Formats: sequence, C-alpha cells, structure tokens
Amino acid sequence: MNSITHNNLDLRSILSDKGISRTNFRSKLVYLFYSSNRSLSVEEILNYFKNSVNKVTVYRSLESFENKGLIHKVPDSKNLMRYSLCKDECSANSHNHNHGHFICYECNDTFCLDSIKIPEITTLKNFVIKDLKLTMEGYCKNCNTI
Amino acid sequence: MNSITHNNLDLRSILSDKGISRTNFRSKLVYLFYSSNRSLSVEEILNYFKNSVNKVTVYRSLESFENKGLIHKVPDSKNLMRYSLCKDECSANSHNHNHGHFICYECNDTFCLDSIKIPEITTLKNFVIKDLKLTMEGYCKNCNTI
DNA sequence: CAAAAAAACGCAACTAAGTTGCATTTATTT
DNA sequence: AAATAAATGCAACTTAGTTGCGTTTTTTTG
Repeated sequence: MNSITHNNLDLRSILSDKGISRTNFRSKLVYLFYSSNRSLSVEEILNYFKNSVNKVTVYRSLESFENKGLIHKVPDSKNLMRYSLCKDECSANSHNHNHGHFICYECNDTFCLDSIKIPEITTLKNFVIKDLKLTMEGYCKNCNTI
Repeated sequence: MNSITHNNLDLRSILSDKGISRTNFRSKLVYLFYSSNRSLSVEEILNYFKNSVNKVTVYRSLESFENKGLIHKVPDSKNLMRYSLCKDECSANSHNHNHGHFICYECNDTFCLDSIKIPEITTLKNFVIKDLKLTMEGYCKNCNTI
C-alpha cells in the first residue's frame, strides 16, 4: 500500500515529478485536491485534517505546491485566499491561467471556467503583464436558489 | 472658502449628491482621490494624512464611499486591498466595472483600462454573477525599465 | 544500506490588516 | 436652535499569515 491513486493518476509520483518532497502530509494534501476537485482555503484544509497538522505546515506546503506549478492562488474580493489545482500547462516557471474563475458567495467553491477565454491584451504598450486574472463572484449553479 | 474644486468639479457637492456626509475628513479624502487620480491603499491614505486620522475612520469612510458608488475595491494577488474612483455609471445599487485593472508591482498604482472590454459572459447557465474583475499585475509604463 | 545533507515539521511568538463596542464629537434634519 | 442621526477616536480584539529555531523526516551520496 505505497501508492495513492485517483482516476488512474499516481498522486505520489506527481509530487516526485514536480520536485516536491513526498512527505506524509503532502501526499494526503495532493490527494485532497484531486479527489475534491474544488478550490480550498487554508481554513478548509485545517478542518479537513482536524488539527492533526500545523497551519504553518499548510502554508508552507501550499507555497511549495504553487512554486512548483501544481496549484495556483485565487484571491476573492473579501481578501480570502483560495488554492486551486493547475492545468497541465502550468509549471514552476510559468503559470498559464488564461481562463476565468468563479467563486461562489455561498459555498465558496471556485470554478475554473475554461470556456471563457480572456482576450489577448495587445493595447497595453510598455506595460509588462506578469499575472492576469478574470474573477467572477456570485452564486454558483448549486447555490443559485432563485 | 467653502468649496473644494478639482477640474471644475465641486468635490463637496459630489459627497452630498451621493448621500455621503460632508465631514472634514471625507471632503479631504475625496479630494485626494480626484487630485491624485490613482488607486490608494489604506496605508497610503494614513501616510498622506500623517496620522491625523484614525485608521478606523479611514476604513469606515472607504466602506461608505464604496456603498454609495463613489469608489470600488481592487484586490491584488498579495491580498492587499486598493481603492479606486468609480466611473460615472456606478451608483449605490450597481457597480459597473466592465473594464480591466492593472496593478504595478513597483509603484502599486492601479490603472483602469477602459480600452480592454471584458467579453459578455453568456456561457454560464445557472450562475448568478454579482461581481466581475479582470486584474493584471506586472510593471507599468513608468516602472518598466527593460 | 548507512551516513551526511537538505528539506519539512511543529511550536511559540510575532506582525499586519481589518473589525467591534462604546463614549464623544460633528453633521444633518426638523 | 434643539433633536436626531451619523461620524470619529480610542482601546481592545480577531484573523490571516509570517518568522526563528530546534527536532524530525526525506532525499542524496558514497
């Protein structure tokens, strides 16, 4: 029992492949991201692990995951940070998130909206764009009770 | 000397028109927004007023300005909140920010990019979009030293 | 495989942004 | 001008996130 899988993915080899140390906690954390398939906040992660892990470890693991191109940050308008799995085209050197995010006010879930392409920015002469985010907030398809 | 003007705008009547109390501090704050014509953080506002105003007052004034459709928040990826003047089409009931923002890593200034229109979102069935933000970060035309 | 090196971990203490309650002052309404 | 409503300042608090350091775990290397 030395491998954790999800949809035929060996999650522990994902850590190795990305150059992330395969500690007990990090293996469980990457499994949590893949199996829940939703964005997570630090608070949610701490609740999930029922305080069996220190918040410092969570912050440092998320930082490492982000640096190695495994997850990316999605800040919401209330200044709460959420973390979401990257698509394949992300790596340590370049995050490519050319799609929108939707954050639900009710359930706090984040949806990566691949269908919404962000237009190429060609009108910004002499600006160097390092990061680009299209963020929507409101009520998602599950929480929209109108 | 009972009016503060900027580019023929009577800034104090702007407060009255929006239904915001015309206190000493709020008059100065709205003048600061119009005259600097850039986004501001709470820290920058406190520095500008050299601690002659309490941070609680700053937060509550900004909250009031936002509720009345005078300014809007622009969160950056480091979870630092910035505040920026609204365009005319904003009111207490609806903020319409159908344009992108650019935040400079170097000078922290925020640029409202009216030239970049955000495409209409038509593909999100059963999602209720309450807020939409296109945010870019990098180096602005003044700080881009390449 | 064992030793050495590097990285991750937990703890405690800290920082910084933002909030709350309440008494006082200032603005607005009548 | 008096009554009412809103804004302000203060102190204390909350919450997210950070830092330093000694210990444990993982990875590298011979």
